[in-house]
Order: sequence, then structure tokens, then C-alpha cells
Amino acid sequence: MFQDKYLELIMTTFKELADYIFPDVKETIEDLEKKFPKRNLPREAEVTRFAPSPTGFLHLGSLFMSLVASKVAYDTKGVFYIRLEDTDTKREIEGSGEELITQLEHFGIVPNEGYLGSKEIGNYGPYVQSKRAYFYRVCIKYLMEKGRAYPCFCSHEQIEEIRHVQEAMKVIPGYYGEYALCRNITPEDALARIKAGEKYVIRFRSEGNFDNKVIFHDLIRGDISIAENALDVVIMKSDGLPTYHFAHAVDDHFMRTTTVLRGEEWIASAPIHLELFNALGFELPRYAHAPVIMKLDNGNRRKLSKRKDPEASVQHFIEEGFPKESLKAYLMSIANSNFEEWTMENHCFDIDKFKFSFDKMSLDGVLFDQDKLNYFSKEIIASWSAEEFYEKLLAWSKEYDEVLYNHIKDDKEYVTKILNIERGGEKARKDFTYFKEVYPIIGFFFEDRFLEIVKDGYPFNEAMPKDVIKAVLEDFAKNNDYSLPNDLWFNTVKELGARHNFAESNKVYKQNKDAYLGHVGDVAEMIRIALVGAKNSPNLHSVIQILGKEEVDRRIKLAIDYLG
RNA sequence: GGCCUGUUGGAGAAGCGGCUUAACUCAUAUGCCUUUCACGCAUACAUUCAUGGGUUCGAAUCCCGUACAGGUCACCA
Repeated sequence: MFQDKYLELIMTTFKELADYIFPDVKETIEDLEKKFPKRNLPREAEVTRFAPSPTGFLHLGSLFMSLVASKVAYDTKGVFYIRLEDTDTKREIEGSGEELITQLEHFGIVPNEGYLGSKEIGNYGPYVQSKRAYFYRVCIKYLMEKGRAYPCFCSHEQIEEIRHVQEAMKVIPGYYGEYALCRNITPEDALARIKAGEKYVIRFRSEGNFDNKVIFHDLIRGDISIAENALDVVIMKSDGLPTYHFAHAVDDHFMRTTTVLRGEEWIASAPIHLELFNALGFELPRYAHAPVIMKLDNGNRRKLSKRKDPEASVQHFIEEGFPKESLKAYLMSIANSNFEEWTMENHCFDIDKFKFSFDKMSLDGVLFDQDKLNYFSKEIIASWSAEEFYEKLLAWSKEYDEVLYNHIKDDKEYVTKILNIERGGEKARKDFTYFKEVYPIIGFFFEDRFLEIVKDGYPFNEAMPKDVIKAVLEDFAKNNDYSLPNDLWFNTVKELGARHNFAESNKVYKQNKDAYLGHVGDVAEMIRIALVGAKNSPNLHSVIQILGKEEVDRRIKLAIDYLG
């Protein structure tokens, strides 16, 4: 009897406290429930999200997360949205929110709703946490009235001290139970201290016990059994903004997220979220804790670090000119190991056509594999038509490679021909893995670049007498027939070789080395070096066809002059 | 240190009690093809599934211990 009376008394003072702290809050959780009703979607439709903090460039891991999240929504005809988690004002980097969106867009990841940099779309906003302060206040006020939240006046030093005591006593560290100093401050006292201007945070009053276990289901890992939460976590910081834990509960509930996809580093705090959802009377979303992308460093696996690893930044791949399709295909191969087999069966790298599933996802952090990315990239670039390649190359170079851009922008026809060499078919040429290496490979096709290459001499075979090379080139200049197709043309090269005592094939040469100066391969090499300034190039016939008679003649003459 | 998660070749992995002499892909090596390079083709690459024990007629697959790796223990997300 006395107990009930006391409880009633406490409750009313809790309410006074809450009213004092949140004078602006007029609405209740029920009002918000009505304002943000469940979306009218088919049952299997998933609502997913990507919730980055504006603290720097887009991380490869973040791209991975957003790719999977958007894929899940896309596959189920659901909704994918973006929410900006900007509650950490200290770490915030000006403009990085917009940058994140731009980079996501570059990869074709466009949300159905949410924060879009310059604007927002959707009925569940605002989608920027700093603009949602009111909603958090509504929810905290609710908890406080129920006695499930209380102001805490402890300083960092005090908390530090508590931890030291706990460490010495070998008990679980943290702000809970008897160690939660402010937990039992009466509402009257708290009110007085707040009125006196003392700084405070608001903590959640946990009813859990570390000795109990909670089981929660993870879409990737299955059931995870873990100690119940007993920590009185901070839910509102002294600056009035919510902590991640609280914002997660409020936002994902009112934005009606059905599946929360996040990094595995959140598994440990899941019990906090469980209790928070419960206390607020919210239905729990499904969770999927994805593995992180790692790197091998001195034999140890560690997370890709923004500071140490250039490949941690998505911008790095954009600047190098990896096609967006390559990166997406690579990331999908990490997400679902059967994706690679699927690409081979279907001769397709379009991740939109692939069916993603959580249970094919790895549980372990995967090592970033540049070789694998390169492989996808080569295959994908080889699968494009020359026109497609040209357009993409042009767009990229305009932004990141001025020299290349100036060479290709005004001569689509010429460049397309170059890019078309040995393109298509089962045995397509696969020598480009990213845009940045295109110019070094095809540069010789351009007059100015060719002169630059050749300026310091030609890499002719030292063992071959100069007058022989000269004679071969002179003969070639006189007798080269542009009208012939590859096979017939190459026969004329063989004949040319024969006139200068070169065997028609390596086989013939090997049988009687003394009878010849060399074989056709050597002849082709001389012509190649004269025309491109290097020992290797794409198919010679193609090169000659593209350069044209005039240019070939000029280059041959230049080489002859060089030989003296 | 407590708790959580994981451990199949250099990488990503399939397999989840007998069809596995452990699939497939990338990488690597060698050879073939070839006018160079690239492509393509062929072959090789884990007697063994971190390790020790157990259950079983039978284990990579189930159970227990150990080791190792990653995560987490903030008014950071």
C-alpha cells in the first residue's frame, strides 16, 4: 500500500521533470505513429536503408553495405532510403554528406527516398538526424514519464573513476546497477540541479540483467545468444542530440525500416537496441550484420583503413577509372559467393539481374582482392562495344585525365577504331582493366605521343645488323599492300622476309638456324617497332589499317632515318 | 580480461553424417597456340578441411576442450 503511494508520487514528479525538460513536446508517440504509418507495400517488400555519417569520403565498406541494402529493396520491390547520421558534431566534415551522395550516384545507387544531398524526398523525413531532434524528444519524454529515463550529472572523471573501481574489483565495467550514481537521484533533486544550470545527459534505465541471455535472430548468422543489456546507456547527449542507439530505435521505427543492414561491429550492442525497442513499444526490425572488408597487413587481418589504404576510398577507384560495373560485380561476388558462377552461366555481369540472398553471405571478414577486381574489370570492359567504351572513356577522362581527353574528344571515329581492335567474340582481347591505363597502351596511335616515345630511340634488337633492318623497312615501304585482309597481308610479310633471308616461320627457322638471319617474327618485330616504338602492340595488321598509308609511310621513313 | 562471432588451398568459397580420390572462380606455375602482347586451350597446385579428444560401421560435416583471428566493452557512429 505504502509502496503504491510512493510509486504514484514518484511518477508525478517524473512527469514534472519531463515537462520541465521538454516544454516544447506536445505530441505523443501515438501521434507520431499516425504521422508515419506503415508503408502500404506487399508483404515481402523490404524497406532498407543506408545510414552514413558525414565524416569523410565514401568507404569501400560503405559502398558494399549500400549496394546490398539497395539490392535487397530492389529485389523485393521495396524501398531503399538514405538517412544522414550527423549527431556527432565534432567529427562532422563539411560537405561530406553531399559528396557521399554524389559518389553513390556514380555507382548508380539512387535511393527511392531520403537524404539526397541538396534535397530530400519521401514522407518519412526529415532524413537528417540533426533535424529530427523533436521526434527524439517526444520519445525520451515518454520514457522519462514512465521512469525509464533519467538525467545523469556524472562528469567524465567520475565515470572514469567508476571504471577503475570496477576493473580493480573485476566486475563488468559500465554504468549500471549500483554503479549508476545518478539512477536514484530523486526527480525533485534532479529538477533542482537542472534549474541550477548543471550539465547533464539523459540515460536509459535498464531493467535487464547481465546473467540473463537474450537470443536475437540475424539474417546472415542465424540465432545469436548474448547477455541481456543492463547498461544505463546515454540516450541523449549534453548537446541535446541523441546517441546512435536511441536514434536507431526511433528512426528505424518511424521510417518503417523492415531490415536493418549494418556492419558486424553492431552485434555486441544489439541487446541495447532490443531493450530500447521494447521499452518504446516498437516492433523489432529484422537485422543483418554483414562482414567487413579487410586487408592483410604483416600477416594479420585488419579492417581497411581510410588513412593507410588508398583502396579504402571509393574515390580511389573512380579516379583510377575502374568501371562502376566492375566494382559492383566484385562487391557482389563478396556478398554472394554464387554470383561468380552465375555470371559465367549467364554471360552477364549486371547485378540487377542476379538474385541476392542473405544466406549465401559470408560470416567472415573478407580480404580485399585486387586481382579479382581486375579480373571482373577486364571481362566487363571486353564485353562492351567500342562505342560504349568510347563514351565511358570520354566521360571519365573529361574529369580525371586531361591528356587523354584532349586526344580523344574530337575524333570519335578514329578512337573507336582503335578501341575496336580484336573486340568481340569468344577470344576477345582483354588488355584494359581500368581507364587510366588506356592512354599508355594506345598512346602511340597519336602523332605527338608517338614522337615522344620515339624521341630517345627505338628498341630494335641489338643483335640484328642495322642495314638489314633498314633494308627490310625500305622493302616494306615499297611493297606494303593495304587492301589485303589479315591472312593475305601477313603472307606478303613472309615473302618480304624471304627476300631478306628470313624463314617463313619459327618452326622452319629452328630446323636450320644457320641458313637464315631469323624468321617472320623478327620481321614483324622490326615493322612493329618502327610503327609503334615498342616491342608489343595489338595486332599489326589492325594497327596499319588504322594508322593509314600516309602515317605508316611517314613512320617507316622516320625509323629509316633514325637507323642512318 | 569478460562477452560475441568465426577458422576448408595464396584469395573468394562449395560441401553441412556415406554419391568428395574436397566442386567452382581468381591468382600462381608449366606447356600448347601464336607475327609481339593480350586472348584462348591443356596440365599442375589441400592425402586433407586450425588442433586434441569423443560420438558413429562411417565425420570437413555432430559434441567437448585448446589454439588462433576478428568484433565489442564511449556524451563515436
